[in-house]
Amino acid sequence: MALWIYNYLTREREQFEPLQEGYVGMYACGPTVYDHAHLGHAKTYVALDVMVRYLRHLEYDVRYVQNITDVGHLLDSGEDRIIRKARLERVEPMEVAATYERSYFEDMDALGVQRPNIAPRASGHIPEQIQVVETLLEKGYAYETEGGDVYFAVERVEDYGKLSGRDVEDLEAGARVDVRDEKRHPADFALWKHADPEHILRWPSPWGWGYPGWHVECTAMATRYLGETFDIHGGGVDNIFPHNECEIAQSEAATGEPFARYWVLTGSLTVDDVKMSKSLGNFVTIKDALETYSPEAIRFFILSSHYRKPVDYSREAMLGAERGVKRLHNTVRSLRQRKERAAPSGIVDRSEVDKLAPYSERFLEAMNDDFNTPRAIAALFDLNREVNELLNSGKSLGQATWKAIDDVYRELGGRVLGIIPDQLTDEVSGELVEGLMDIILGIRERYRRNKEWQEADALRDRLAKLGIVVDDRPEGPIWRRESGSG
RNA sequence: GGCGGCGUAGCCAAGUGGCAAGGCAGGACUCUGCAAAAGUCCCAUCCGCCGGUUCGAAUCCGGCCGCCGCCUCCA
Repeated sequence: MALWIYNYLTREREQFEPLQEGYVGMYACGPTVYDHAHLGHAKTYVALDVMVRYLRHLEYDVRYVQNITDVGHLLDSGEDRIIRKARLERVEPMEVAATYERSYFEDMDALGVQRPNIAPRASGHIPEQIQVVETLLEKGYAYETEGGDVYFAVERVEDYGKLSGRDVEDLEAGARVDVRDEKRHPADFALWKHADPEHILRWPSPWGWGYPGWHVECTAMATRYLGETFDIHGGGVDNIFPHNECEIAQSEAATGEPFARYWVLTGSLTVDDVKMSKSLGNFVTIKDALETYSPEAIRFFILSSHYRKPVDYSREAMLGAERGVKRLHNTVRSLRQRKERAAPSGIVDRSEVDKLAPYSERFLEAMNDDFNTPRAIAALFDLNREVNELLNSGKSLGQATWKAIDDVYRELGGRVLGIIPDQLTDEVSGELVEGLMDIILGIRERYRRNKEWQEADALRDRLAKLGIVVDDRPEGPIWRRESGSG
């Protein structure tokens, strides 16, 4: 089974073959850290996270690089986003960047998004960026203006627009042209911007004091950590133009080599069918979402649609996700409890475990088909039904057999999709709670044996008020903590 | 205006030539003191609309309608 990836560069599904056997270099455009991340960011980074996780499942050694933009990302007004925020909050620009970078990683950690191997900051790679600009000037792909700005000359590149399917001539017609600047072509983009002394975020360069343009950082950092040509470049589609296009143009012009080989772009998150974005104000921060929904539900919601498609955020959809993921968790919880209570046998009952193999295969087939997580999740649910039947069948299997089944969940639902934690929340209650619950349920069992239903039910109701749900199973009562709104 | 994409049940969502996956919600039943969990069954003769190609189309072609993204703020 081979992995196939839809490559935006060729607009075709292609069999994935890394540059170097067994090794994958992957880059993703990270956030500009001037505010808290919202669910739109979550969609992109959860989707990319699952790709990385799956590549690792396939035993590729993945180096995942995701930049942190802390300088150079300009507003329409020409003002740097970070600096603007710093001015509004009366703090150092780097304080803004540090604050929101921390916030970003807190959110990603909470969502189970694995950290990139390297998360380089733009401000920490100014010399590398200057080097790229110098190379481009030397090779004649860029020009310096009298004001001390350096621009990339789009017309010098034959295939400019190849990723987004854009034509330089069309751009001229529709471009929002800034009349004041000294660009030779409206689509030319800044590599280096001059900055006056009152500009608080600036560095010396061969062209005087200034700061790098937004796009250069990705070229500088991607090539530095992954090489001139690397395997996969990911990001949100909304950055396909101009950002990704500019990255390709300047990178390939500077190195003379192809840049990223496979481009994977994620569809946007929408609210009422309109893209969630800072500028529209229709965003929900990840922190806010986590107040209401579990991290697994948020991941489930994102992964239940294919990464290239847009996803519409709604309370209804989120509740559906919450319930769906809970269904998987319920089975896993029962499975693990059964494992704990089973006879410690080291022999795996192959006939039982082999029955589940087709579901794993379907899961992997789906993932191999351009990371088709919705289909993978469907396979997981079919597996779930099979496992529930087994749990209900009353068959007494040895510990090793239950463990083998649990391992399937841990690998596919846990390690690959990140929607099944290694420890469910109520599995980490600690000895004290475990002990107290044993006592309480023991008392309740005595009431039940004596058919004192009112007493038994009252106890169950009081526990429910504390968020503890008790299920009376034929093999004895089990309990779980119910959190969130699901 | 240019480029790209989408429209599948009440909701979410796979499927891209052979008689519509999966989840949520809903209904019936089984188990059960009750509840919960779980299981079984039911829940789109139909895939925006209209034509065409084909033995056969949600899937291909043409037209139409509606919606969205990008076109230098955006993951």
